[in-house]
Amino acid sequence: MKGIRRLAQHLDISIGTVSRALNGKPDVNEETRRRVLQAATELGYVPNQSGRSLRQGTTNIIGFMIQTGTEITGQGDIFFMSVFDGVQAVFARHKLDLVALLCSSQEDPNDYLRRVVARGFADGLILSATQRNDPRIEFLAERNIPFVTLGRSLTDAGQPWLDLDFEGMAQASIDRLVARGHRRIAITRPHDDVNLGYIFVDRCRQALAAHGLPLEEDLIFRSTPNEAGGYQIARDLLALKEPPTAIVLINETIAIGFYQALSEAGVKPGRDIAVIGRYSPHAHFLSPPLTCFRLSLRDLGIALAETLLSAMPAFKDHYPDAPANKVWPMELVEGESDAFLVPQR
Amino acid sequence: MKGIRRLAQHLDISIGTVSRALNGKPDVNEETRRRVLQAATELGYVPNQSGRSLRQGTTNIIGFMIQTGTEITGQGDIFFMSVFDGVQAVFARHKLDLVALLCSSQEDPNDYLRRVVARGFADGLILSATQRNDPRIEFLAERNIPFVTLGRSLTDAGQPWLDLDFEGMAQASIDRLVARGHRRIAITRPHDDVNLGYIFVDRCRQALAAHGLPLEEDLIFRSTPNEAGGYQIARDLLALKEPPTAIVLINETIAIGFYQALSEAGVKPGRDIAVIGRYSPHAHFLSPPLTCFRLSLRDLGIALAETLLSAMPAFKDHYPDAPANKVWPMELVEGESDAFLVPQR
DNA sequence: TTGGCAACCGTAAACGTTTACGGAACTATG
DNA sequence: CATAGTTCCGTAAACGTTTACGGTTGCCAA
Repeated sequence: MKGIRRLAQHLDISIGTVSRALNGKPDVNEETRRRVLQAATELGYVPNQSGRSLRQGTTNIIGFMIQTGTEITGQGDIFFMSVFDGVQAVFARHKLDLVALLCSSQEDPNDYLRRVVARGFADGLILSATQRNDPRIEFLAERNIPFVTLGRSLTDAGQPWLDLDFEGMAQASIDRLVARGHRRIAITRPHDDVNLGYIFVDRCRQALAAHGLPLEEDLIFRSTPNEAGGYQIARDLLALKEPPTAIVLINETIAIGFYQALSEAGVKPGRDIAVIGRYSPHAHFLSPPLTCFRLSLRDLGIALAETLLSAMPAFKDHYPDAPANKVWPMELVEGESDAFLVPQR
Repeated sequence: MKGIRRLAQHLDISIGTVSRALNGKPDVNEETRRRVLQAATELGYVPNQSGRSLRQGTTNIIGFMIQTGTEITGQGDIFFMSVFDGVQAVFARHKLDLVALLCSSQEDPNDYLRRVVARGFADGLILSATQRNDPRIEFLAERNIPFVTLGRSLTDAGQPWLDLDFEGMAQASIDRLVARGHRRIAITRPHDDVNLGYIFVDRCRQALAAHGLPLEEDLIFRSTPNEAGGYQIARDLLALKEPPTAIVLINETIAIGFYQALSEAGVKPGRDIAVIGRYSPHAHFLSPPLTCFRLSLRDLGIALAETLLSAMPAFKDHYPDAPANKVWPMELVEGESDAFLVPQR
């Protein structure tokens, strides 16, 4: 005898009553409820996931889809770990469990998602690495699966999304650098077609134009979002006939490789070139400290969770004013890497 | 009409036959099997996870338990992403899905594990952040849940485990440094009681003793396994009356902070002090390049998967000679950070 | 006493699969 | 032709829950 039956037999009571007692339903004497709860913890009873979700069509699981094999995602060391922690802080209140759905680098993300969804694995989904055009969005929207994406997409099905404020970063960086006399400003973008690259580049171009400056094509550097990518950017940059006097790095970890290649060439950030990047735990431990844009990843996770829940009928009442879409602000942390002032002629 | 019934009705066939056809069972005409398979892909049918696993008591899911909120584990995203990718390469062959079971930093890992297991969530488990004494191991062993741990433990229930070769790293590092004339050698260990700290320290002590050298207590530095921890270590080390001439860093990311604190004090690795550490993607982009111990995380993941499967009755035949326990070797990557030779007196 | 109501509980159906079992149609063998 | 064997398929039970429904008990008022 297993499961709820065992518990019922042990208490000499029907399984229906046991279930009602455990799930906080009415129609059960408070005294028996107490006995059931106690026996449950004593015997270590936990409702079987399959049975429960088969019956009520809900799993109490939220999936956070990420792709393994880091060459692709390029997020910094602890990016997801921090976001997860924030998400869970919210989910814990509703007895929801967060699992990371790991899409292998060998499998197409769309196929993977179809499989997971069709199997009825999760009640809701959080998507990361949102593509500029992302079929996953249409797919989920069609089937009415609650989800939220981390990152905007051109694919618009009215879905909720959160994204980092790359426009704000672009605008502030350009304004700051121009104010310090820079005229030739380089920027970087991811090597693949992830949407943030387009957003960032476009806004940089606008911001420059507002100052009457062009965004020169050979000053837009594509790279893999890792240390090696940053190294390569610096090498390419230094090889130009007329190198830029400033650069804005869009990814977190590329700063390490970028610094190293500069250092090998005797070029010092903050003295010979201005560098602005993204915060990650090592940003302060570069020399000179990196001027960078930071955000609280944990808070971002909290917001993701709240936005998702507000899109789920069962929970929306708890989060009446969670925004369906939000551009998450980043804060400028002043380092010394952008101290370089261009001498005015 | 949904699920398998819909498919059966569409083909004018019984659900039993459909199920048999899909699952590759005998007793089904090859022609009808073909029709079923085709209709399944056409209608996008995927068996419901709950129904299936309720019936056959198996989920085809393997859980990789990790703790979120990295202050504790110190392993970054890239670490797990790479390991995951290796694990999945193996699992894909058996139609097993890997999900990451995310234990919030707010919840006790043992409680979390009990919940997950009791719910019948996964067919097998991979545990990381193994503790020196780890109740999770007893728990899983008692219930006969197949699992493997990444990291040894004093808790021995005959469970399979894989671990990095910290003994080999300790031995090789000490021998190498002693051969270069070092007599005062510092080492680091994690701030918490994770088992690898004990293993590493013990072997360093042995290796030093073999050379007739003591391991001085004030040369063992505890730190959080991140950049800030490495920074603090360097500060403390430089503040000693008689600083060591060499150090072995046990964690990956602490090298960045360590380098920075040295640099601020005008001390250069490889010239003024010998440094040996662990490989991570930035190791080559430090200056000078870090001499470090490296391993293939993807291969480690593959081995983890194979060892786990060899502990599962349903799959053990495929992996007759997967080792139940293995100390995974690390390879020394020569940088320049340990080039410092102690002048002989 | 009778009726009604409230409080509590048991029964059984349902969720979507898999699979043991038996039966029908054919084929081969004697 | 009778029998046995093979191939294929349908039926129904089972997995562990939740929950609609109805039934029993006790109490109170009429």
